[in-house]
Amino acid sequence: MKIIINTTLMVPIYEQITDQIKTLIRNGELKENDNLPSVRTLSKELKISALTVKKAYDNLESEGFTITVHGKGTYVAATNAELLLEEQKKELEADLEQAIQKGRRCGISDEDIRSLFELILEG
Amino acid sequence: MKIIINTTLMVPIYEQITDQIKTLIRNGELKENDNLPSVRTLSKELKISALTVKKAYDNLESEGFTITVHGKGTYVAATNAELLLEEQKKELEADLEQAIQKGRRCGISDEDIRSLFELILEG
Amino acid sequence: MKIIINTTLMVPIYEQITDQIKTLIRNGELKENDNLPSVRTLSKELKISALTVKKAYDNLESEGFTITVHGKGTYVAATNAELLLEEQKKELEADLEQAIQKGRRCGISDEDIRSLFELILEG
Amino acid sequence: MKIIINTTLMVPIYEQITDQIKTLIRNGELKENDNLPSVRTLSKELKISALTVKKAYDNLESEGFTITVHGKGTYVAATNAELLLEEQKKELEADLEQAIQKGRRCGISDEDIRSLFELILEG
DNA sequence: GTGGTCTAGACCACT
DNA sequence: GTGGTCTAGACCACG
Repeated sequence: MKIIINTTLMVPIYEQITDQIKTLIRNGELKENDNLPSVRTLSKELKISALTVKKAYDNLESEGFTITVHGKGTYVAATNAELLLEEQKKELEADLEQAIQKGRRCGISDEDIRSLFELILEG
Repeated sequence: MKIIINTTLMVPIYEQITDQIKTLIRNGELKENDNLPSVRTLSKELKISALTVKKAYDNLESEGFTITVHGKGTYVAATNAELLLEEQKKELEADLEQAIQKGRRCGISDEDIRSLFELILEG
Repeated sequence: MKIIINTTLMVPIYEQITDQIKTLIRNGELKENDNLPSVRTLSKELKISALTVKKAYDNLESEGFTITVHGKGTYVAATNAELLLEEQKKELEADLEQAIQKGRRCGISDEDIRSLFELILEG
Repeated sequence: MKIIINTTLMVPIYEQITDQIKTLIRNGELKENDNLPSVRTLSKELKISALTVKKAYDNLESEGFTITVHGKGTYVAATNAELLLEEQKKELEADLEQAIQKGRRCGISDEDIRSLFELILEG
């Protein structure tokens, strides 16, 4: 399982982990009942604290994406790819909305915002 | 001077202040050597902590938009509206790019990202 | 605010905290918009790690009982005492069910279980 | 010997084993000097780790219910069924008391606690 | 081996 | 001052 951590981002490490695991699940690279790497294993692999990985796993479980069995490990729960996609889209929507509102607060015209957006998307 | 604070946003208050003052400067509503309201005045007006206003003013000064004279007040520095607009656009560009990249990391298609964007912009 | 920690119990400290705060909220001893003690303050008062208090507060927020404002503090959210009572009853139900099932596994008759229960309740 | 494991319960597997063996002893289905199945045999039969069975047997021995002879096996010790029943009742009593106290701490009335209890027992 | 809890302290962002 | 994140390491319970 490939997780990439970018410590320069202002995104918490545990969130980067949950985001990427959610995507792995949605893409079918992690399937129901698959065993996630143990907290310790992943923490060593990523060279981060075990607690940080645990927090990521805790969040995944509380959102229903995984099931943790004490003494055994963490497993991918039954999933609904559709539902997951919708959730991720909502996150994206929130991010985009925040950026747009900020641009407007700065007095940038919607037309300019759209131009920038298209520039980046096509770029 | 009209500043609007929205505490429900996930944008820090001090950033909302600097953004709006930058825009006032760019629009010419605040001109070179204009006197910004004092930290205490603005903090009372906005019903927020004076430290928050001070942080906003500090940032404005460190970015060269204002000049603070000890014991007198804070004044608008000589500015180049064109340059300022460009800078604000760059910030927006960074925000949009980050959102787009996150969406792509989640496996959302460019077409879907664009749809969401248009939905929000038109909405 | 009075929180009592019992480290001899096998109940996690953070759960003892969340349980007691929920009850304070339900009993009206903590009302909407009341400010909970800061993470550090409570941790010093209870002589436990700040992280443990934070975990308790995090859980309270994720269950909707409190609202946390960065840099300001943690506040009691609008509550529904009815709903909260129902939830606590469900917890009690789970505990009782577990005890009963264990008794049955040990071959103790329902009549004996009921006798014991009444003895304790009346006692 | 029939042991039933329920992994969905929140009761540790080793405790389910010890509980049931204690009951078998109390009911006379296991008598003094009877040979318990070997750790490996039982672990295969129940499809669980041998370490888990060993932990159950260790607990039984430390509580005086069995005697383990190195290289030979585990045998039922001399027992007093009456005494055993009393002990199991005491455990149940402790569990029920803890549940009741928790309910009371949450401000649930004794009447409500009793209703819940009866509901589960009859259920 | 696994996860669950807790500690003591660090650094950062926000008010 | 506040909360937010992360670390390095400890001890416990479960398998």
